[in-house]
Formats: sequence, structure tokens, C-alpha cells
Amino acid sequence: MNAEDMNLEDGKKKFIQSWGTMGSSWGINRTMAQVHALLLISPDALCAEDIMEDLKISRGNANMNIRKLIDWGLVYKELKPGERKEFFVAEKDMWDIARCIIIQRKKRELEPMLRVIDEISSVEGTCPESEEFCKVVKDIKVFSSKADSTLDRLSKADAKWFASTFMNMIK
Amino acid sequence: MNAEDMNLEDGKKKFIQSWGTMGSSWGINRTMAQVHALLLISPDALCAEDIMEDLKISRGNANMNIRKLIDWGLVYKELKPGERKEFFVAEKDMWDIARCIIIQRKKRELEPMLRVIDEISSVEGTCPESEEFCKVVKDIKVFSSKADSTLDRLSKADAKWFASTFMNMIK
DNA sequence: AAGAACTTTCAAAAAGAAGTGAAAGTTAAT
DNA sequence: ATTAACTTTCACTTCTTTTTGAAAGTTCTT
Repeated sequence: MNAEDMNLEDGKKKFIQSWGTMGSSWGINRTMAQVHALLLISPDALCAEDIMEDLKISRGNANMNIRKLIDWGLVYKELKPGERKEFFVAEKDMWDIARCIIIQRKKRELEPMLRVIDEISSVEGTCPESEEFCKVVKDIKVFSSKADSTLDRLSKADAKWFASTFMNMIK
Repeated sequence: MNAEDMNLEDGKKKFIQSWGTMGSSWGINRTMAQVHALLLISPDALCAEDIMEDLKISRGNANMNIRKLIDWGLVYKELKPGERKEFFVAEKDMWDIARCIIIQRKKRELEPMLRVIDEISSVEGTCPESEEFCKVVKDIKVFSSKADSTLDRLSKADAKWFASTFMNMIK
């Protein structure tokens, strides 16, 4: 083992911490991302209590964020026979994780825009101002519809295809 | 003109407002996105004063956000002959706009992760915990390097290629 | 080099987002 | 039906981010 090697505990801390920071810049809240990180690197399922202790967060907070992760499809409930408690495991396949995130971000970032743009497309006019306006709206509409359907297909594509075709496609 | 047609003023307001909301969920601050929206739909260059008035924001705020938009490459300074004042115009080509955003988001969302993952890769071990940890870190590394180079190429691709090839590629 | 016309900075204030924890709600076993 | 083991909710607090505006800094013009 090299002197520069990082030990497991420090590595874990750093990972959870960074996944959290990352999360915020991804529009995911810090704690949600940290819970996800914790579950990702845990070899077995954890219960709410474990998570609260590890991350030093309250019950309510833990619960909220676990719930959100389940909604997103990034985490599953796991019931152990004979135990009342609920345990949680993270989805560990990178492509599935990416897929979940693509779907959620599309929902939050793209779809609302498409709706507004549709509403707004009924503006029409002949002055320079309205012409500029309509042109911009039109361009956004065309562009974002394309992006929308591309992301749609991408999120439905399977992992294998993704790895082999998409990633290399752009050569 | 239909009864349901939206008039220009309302359309503009709605557009600026929504682009702003959108911005927040994109990790771009609301005001920055609104300034961008305003410039996007304006047929000619606006000065700081115009922007302050239109959006009802302070001088400092306007200045900061214009500056950030310029840094991102979404807005250009325009100097009118004979005028001291600086005017600003938005980049209006959708593909150029997308490109700027891809570059910035990659910088903020992906690159920091790659750095941390690199640091962390020096952990090694033999217990189940460290094995799980190393596996996850490895998977993330592989995946995010691929994503990184794909985005890189994408951001260097030109508009024409983008429109014709990429968008339809996934058929 | 003095003045006018703008632009930038920054510390303090306001707004907004996230976290807490105790109380209320559920559910499974007896 | 009761209880015990969990989960969820929500009014309140704490932390973060954004905005303000006045003061300081620039840079053209004469």
C-alpha cells in the first residue's frame, strides 16, 4: 500500500460528501444525493436508522429523501423476512442510474418549457418586436422538441446499446 | 386574431417568467435566466438601464448577471458608435446556445466528479466493504469518462452536423 | 488633469431552501 | 382490539443563496 493511498473510511467520507455537492449543482438536494451515495457504496441494505446515524440527519429528513429516491427509481425497498423494519438498497447499474436521472431531469427541465412554449406560440404579429418574438419561440420549439424525443429514445434504449453504440457513435 | 390568441406583452412576460423558472431548475439563477430571456426576444441591443427597468432589478444585480452571461458566451457586448454606454445582445442561434450550456454544465456537473473519483480510486482493499466501494468507484469512473468525452465531441460538433446527424441518429 | 458617464464591488438585508423533532398516523403481530 | 414498531407530517429554525444600493473604480472627452 502506497503512502498516497487513501484509506476506506476517508474514501467513503469523501465520496459521500462529493456526491452531495455534485447533487446540488445537479439540482438534486444535497442530502438526497448523500443518502444515495451512502446506499450506493454499502454492500448490503440499510434501514432508516442506519442512514440517520451515518449522515447525522433527522428522521424526517431521512424519510423524505429516501422517499424521493424511491420515486426517482434510484432506490428500492427491501423487506427482510421476520423484520418489521424496511431496508433500502440502491440501484447499482450505472446505466440504470443515468436513465433515472435523464427521465427526471427531462420531466423537470424540459417538459415545463415545452408546455409554456406551446401556450406562447399563439402570439402573432407584424411589428419587428413580435416577429423577433415569434422567431425565437419557434426556434426553441423546434429545438426542444427534438431534444425531447432524443432523450425519450435515449432513456428507453438498453444498457448494451448505450455502451456500444451511443458512446462511440460520435467516434 | 382568435379569442385565445395571446397578445405580445403577455407572451413576453410569460416567456421571461418561465425561462427564469426553468433556469432555476437548470441550476442557473433565476435572474440570469430572465436577463437572457429578455435579450433573446429583443430585436435590438439593450443597455444595463433597459434591463434594470424591464426586470425591476438593481444595478448591481443586473451587472453581475450580464457579466455571467457574457462569461458563459450567451451574450455579447455591443458598442454603438458615438455612445459611451455598453449595449448587450444575446446569441440567438439555438445550437450555439445549447453548446454554451453543455460546456458550462459539463464544467460544473461532471468535471468536479471526475476529479474526486480520481483521488478516491487509490483506495484498495479486500473486505466486502472496500470491494463494493472500489467497484462502484470504478463503474462511475468508466461511465463518467465516456460521458465526458461524448459531451466534449458534442460541444465541438457544428450546428449542421448536430441537426442532421445527431438528432436523427437514434432514429 | 478634471469632470462626466458608466461599470464594478461588497457588506448588509431579504428571500428561499432545507433540516429538525415532536406529534400524529400506519400497520403487523399477538 | 391493543400495542409496539415504524413511517409521515408539519410548524418552526437554521443555513444558503440572491438582491440591494451606496461607494469606489474606470475610462472617455475636453
